[in-house]
Amino acid sequence: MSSTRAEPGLPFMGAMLRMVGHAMQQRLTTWIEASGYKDIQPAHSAVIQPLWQRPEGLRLTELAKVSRITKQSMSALVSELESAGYVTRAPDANDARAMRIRLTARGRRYGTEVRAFAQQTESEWAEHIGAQRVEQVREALHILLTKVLAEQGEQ
Amino acid sequence: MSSTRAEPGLPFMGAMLRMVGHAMQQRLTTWIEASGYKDIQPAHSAVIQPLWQRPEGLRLTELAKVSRITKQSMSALVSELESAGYVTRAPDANDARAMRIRLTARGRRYGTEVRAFAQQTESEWAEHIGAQRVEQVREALHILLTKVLAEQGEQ
DNA sequence: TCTTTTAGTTCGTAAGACTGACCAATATAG
DNA sequence: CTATATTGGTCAGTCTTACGAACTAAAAGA
Repeated sequence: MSSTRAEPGLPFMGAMLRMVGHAMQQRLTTWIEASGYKDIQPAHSAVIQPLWQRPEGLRLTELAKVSRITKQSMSALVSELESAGYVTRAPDANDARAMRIRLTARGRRYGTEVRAFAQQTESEWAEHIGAQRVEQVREALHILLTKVLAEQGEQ
Repeated sequence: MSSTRAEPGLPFMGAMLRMVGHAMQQRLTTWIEASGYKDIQPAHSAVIQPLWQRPEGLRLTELAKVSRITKQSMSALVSELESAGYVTRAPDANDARAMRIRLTARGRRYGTEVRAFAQQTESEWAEHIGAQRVEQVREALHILLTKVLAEQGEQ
């Protein structure tokens, strides 16, 4: 029966997840600056990515839910991207309270580039840990997000 | 040849890493409050964990390096924990510039509890994604941190 | 119709981390 | 053995990302 706890000295997953996430964010910051997107920040991915190939757009609350942040935070991110011309905020035809957020041409262009960067990063990782292991991690994270950590934040 | 890019719609690993890390942090915050550690915050793990079972202590710079934050940030964390009585800062006998950071009895007590919490969390995850996959993820993250993301932040 | 829920906004605040500038002690090169 | 470079830490200021409370307006339900 091997325990779930690894050899002593190996940090817990929680700690490693945070560190890798943090490192990734720095990497993204560097790339964004190098690419000349002066008005974009890593956090804006929480808006850009879910809108990818969704011409009909998403509501603010939907965006907040999939990106797992509060609607207040999402509202701020969207406002920034709106001023900078990456997304539009238009009233929803079916619900006068709601707003539909959509990518502009500029937003799609940025999306294309940042996704290429993300994909390239994953390929690099695959060189080190193997494509198979990348896939395992991806699946594991996805299950954790949808099944295990789903209830968290639901009210 | 299966591509490293998963089915369209599955978020990139970077995004998922950040979300899982974020969810973990919230979970930890909740636990810390429930456990009555009023003067502790999730970020303090970056100090407590590396000091675990190191009676000789570590230097501030070493701590900063293993936790991958700047020495300034680490200095602030240590100061907070010092005031609250979880660690001590003592001049290093071999180097008059350096400080050795050590856990106090209180720090060790907290360490024991938070590690138990972390371990329990991993066990929960193992129930959902399987102990084997937990191990795979742990290994993958460790390799990423030591091999792939190591150069980042060096200097 | 009255009440509750849902969608979003505004305002204020906190956590966590970074950069730049600096001092003091130790190594290293001539 | 001095002059210089490097290393260990601190101080001060700032930025990014996020949260909560309180509120308005529209929609749904009883």
